[in-house]
Amino acid sequence: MATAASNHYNILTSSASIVHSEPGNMQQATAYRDAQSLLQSDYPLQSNSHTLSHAHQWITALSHGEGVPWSTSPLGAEQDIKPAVQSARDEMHNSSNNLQHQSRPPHLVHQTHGNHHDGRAWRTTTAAHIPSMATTNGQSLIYSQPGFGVNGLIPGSGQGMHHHNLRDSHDDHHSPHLSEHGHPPSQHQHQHRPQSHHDHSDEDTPTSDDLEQFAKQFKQRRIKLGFTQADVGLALGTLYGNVFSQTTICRFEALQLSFKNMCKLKPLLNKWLEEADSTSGSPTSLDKIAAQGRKRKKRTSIEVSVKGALESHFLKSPKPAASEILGLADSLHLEKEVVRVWFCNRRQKEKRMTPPGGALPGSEDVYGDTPPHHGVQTPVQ
DNA sequence: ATGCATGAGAA
DNA sequence: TCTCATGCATA
Repeated sequence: MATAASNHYNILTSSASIVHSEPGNMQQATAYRDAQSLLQSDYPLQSNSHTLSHAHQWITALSHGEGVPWSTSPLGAEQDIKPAVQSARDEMHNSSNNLQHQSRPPHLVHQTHGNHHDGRAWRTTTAAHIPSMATTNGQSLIYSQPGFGVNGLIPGSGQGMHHHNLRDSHDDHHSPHLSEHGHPPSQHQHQHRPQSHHDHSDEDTPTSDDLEQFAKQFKQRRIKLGFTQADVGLALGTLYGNVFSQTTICRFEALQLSFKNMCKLKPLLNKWLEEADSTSGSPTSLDKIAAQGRKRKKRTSIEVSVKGALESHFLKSPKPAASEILGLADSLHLEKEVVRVWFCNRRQKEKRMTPPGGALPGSEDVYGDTPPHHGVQTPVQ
């Protein structure tokens, strides 16, 4: 397996003899969304009948979301180097943007050990409703603001001219325009999961269906408008100060983020959408943020066979103890850190809205939390 | 589109 | 140390 330079990362990533031999994973991934219900991804999962409507924990996760650190979010410019100077900006975010209706549920169901059942099946087969706002633009009630420099909106190209960067200066915020409905700011007492709410798309806590639907629609509009996922990410930065990568936008569209995260991003993207199609045609700019300046460890490529081994262990113990990790790392000839991270990522994956495979009924709460998640969902694209 | 990684915050 | 949000790098 050849990892990159071992211990000390910071060195130039150069020399790594990565032998990665990943088969066609690329498609495999895509596949699992479609076929997830059929086959459990590639690993030897215990056969089981996927429990489809099970408890999910997104909400769970959502619950403890009081201290959501978005404020701490990296400002676009410095992805790895987080300065500690975001205070001013943070506040502004919080006050003006994010928190608009992001009050979260007070109760917490805790995701970590304890209860996780919030019996909510995310995504109850939503056949196909891309209702209301669909492609029509009846949705955009744009509150066109004159002085609202829409910066990051320029399809494709991007870089044009930049002018005011209103990351910090956005004077006002706008009135609540939240999509289609008026929206009562907060009406959440402690609803565990916004299940069958009504069809409000956003506001407090959208349902999984809402999110799915929004994501779908979002993607559609985005494409129609000629923006790439990366464009959107940058635009969010110019518009609201929070830059996101192509990765994040992609994951949002594919519902591969945690429920909580989806909820957090939705309002931003929604707003972008409105701006985007309201100002479609106007010039904009992109301040390309030249990130970088950090040495990142070269990505370790884990061989398939090794992955299989890891997966097996994961099924047995999703949360291996340090010693266990060490042993594993040792036997697999990987760095301990790599193994540790692998498990972390694996667990995270388990928590996404669109899980890779079916959950295993039997091994659900192995770790005390982690509910199964399943979600059969419509293929994204 | 996704795998491995980083880092802040919470345990 | 784990979780969680996020992204570089890569397939």
